Amino acid sequence: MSALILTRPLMRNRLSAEIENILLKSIIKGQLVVGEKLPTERELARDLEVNRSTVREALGRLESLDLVEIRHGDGVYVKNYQESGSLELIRAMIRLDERQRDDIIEALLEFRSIIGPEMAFRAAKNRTDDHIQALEEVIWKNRELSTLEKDIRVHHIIGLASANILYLTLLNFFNKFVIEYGHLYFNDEENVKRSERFHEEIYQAIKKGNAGLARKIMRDVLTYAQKAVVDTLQTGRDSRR
Amino acid sequence: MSALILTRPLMRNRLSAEIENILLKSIIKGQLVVGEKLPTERELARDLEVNRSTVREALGRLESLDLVEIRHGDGVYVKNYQESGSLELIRAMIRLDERQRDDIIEALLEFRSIIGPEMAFRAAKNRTDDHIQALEEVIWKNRELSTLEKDIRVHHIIGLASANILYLTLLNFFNKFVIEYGHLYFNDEENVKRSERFHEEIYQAIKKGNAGLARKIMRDVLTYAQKAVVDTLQTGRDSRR
DNA sequence: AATGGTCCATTGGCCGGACCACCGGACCAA
DNA sequence: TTGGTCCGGTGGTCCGGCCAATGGACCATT
Repeated sequence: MSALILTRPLMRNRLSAEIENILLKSIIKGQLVVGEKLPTERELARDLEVNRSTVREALGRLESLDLVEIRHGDGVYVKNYQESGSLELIRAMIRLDERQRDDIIEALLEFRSIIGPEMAFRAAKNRTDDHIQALEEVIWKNRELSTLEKDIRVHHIIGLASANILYLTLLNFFNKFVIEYGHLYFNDEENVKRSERFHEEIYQAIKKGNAGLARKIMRDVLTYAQKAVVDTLQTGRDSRR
Repeated sequence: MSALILTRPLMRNRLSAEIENILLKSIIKGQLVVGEKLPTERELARDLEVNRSTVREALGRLESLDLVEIRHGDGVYVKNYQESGSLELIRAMIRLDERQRDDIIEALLEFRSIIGPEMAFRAAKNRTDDHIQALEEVIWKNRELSTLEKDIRVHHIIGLASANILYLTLLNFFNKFVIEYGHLYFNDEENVKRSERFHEEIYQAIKKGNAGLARKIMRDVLTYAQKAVVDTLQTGRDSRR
């Protein structure tokens, strides 16, 4: 095993992604006013010196994010992202403006502290034997998994058990951040142990169907994690990036 | 004023949107196994009898939804939407499979009952005078607005006041459903009055900065609405659609 | 046998140019 | 004032082509 750790596979961006980022940035920064009509696809293609197809692919993705509205025969209009922006937008905002990264992470953690406990509550009430077995597999049978990976899977199973697709989807969203910024928490050995204890405790509570207890356990660990990460951010102890 | 009410402006779909729906449906229904490689863009274009550009636009949007992964020089692979699917996917699921519409709406309402109160709590603590003034504008100064429209705006202002971009974004998501299915609630005159009373009560609580009260008021109205809509769905009293 | 280099068919990314579908505004006629 | 017609501009789709990245086959070296 080498000591070299590659966080990402050195991905080159697509040209259309570049254009998407340029426009996204302009919209979020307010350089493009809400309701304003964008330059036509042909103009954008000419100014950016790319093909119109490439511009179209970028605009299509922006429309998926509900940032613009494309009207056939008319033009492309900027929408108010504060009113219509989707969750994915938040990831893009972090990507494009590092300065507000910490604020968003804090908002995220606080939010998760609200959602998680209720998800655990539901999971304890609705879990099936399959969920219990899946938890056992992850927590004890997969010794090669890192605690971070285990943590993501444990939460995912709880999300599945909650039997509410919204919890599951929200969790997917959280997990994308955990993957990216989880080191802020799991770099500390003490936090790792805290999580492992959490896995066993929540497993027991859910297995027993003790919904109230499951909620409490989840609330405790999430508020703990929230505090831990916020402290890390504020003291700037993070070594990476 | 005519008695004719048009719910939607008779929009024709883009071809690329058709293709997007076809593939989306196949993925959600499990007809395309996770990890499987899709036909190449050229094959899809030939089989669907459209241009490759059109296929590409559809695939690009599916990638935005985190439903597929496009690998340059390799192919397009199906992702596990239960692990990576975004919130927008839920809207698509309703659109494509009416049978689970009621289940999703119920999940949505339950979820909102968890989120809303905490958002109101934060809003009461962080609100500025501008928010108060904006609430007054909406609640009393705009007499031509329907109660549904007022309701959306009131929630939006509360979301802004909460000073947590996640609450705001989640709210945007909820609102898209309120616009589409709000009639399930606001068709009943009694519910309309309930909402108007709610607007005044939450306004007072937030103005005073009484966070606990704001949370309670929000919780009461959301659980009430949840119950009301679920009842409507189960008794099938909905007249439209 | 294992490793690393080279080549090549396949696949997605991008291109330029063309035509079609649709919208909005100008203009005209009833 | 109303409704019809026309027309320039814009997004939607198509065509054919070339570029860039990938993965696998094959071969040479160790």
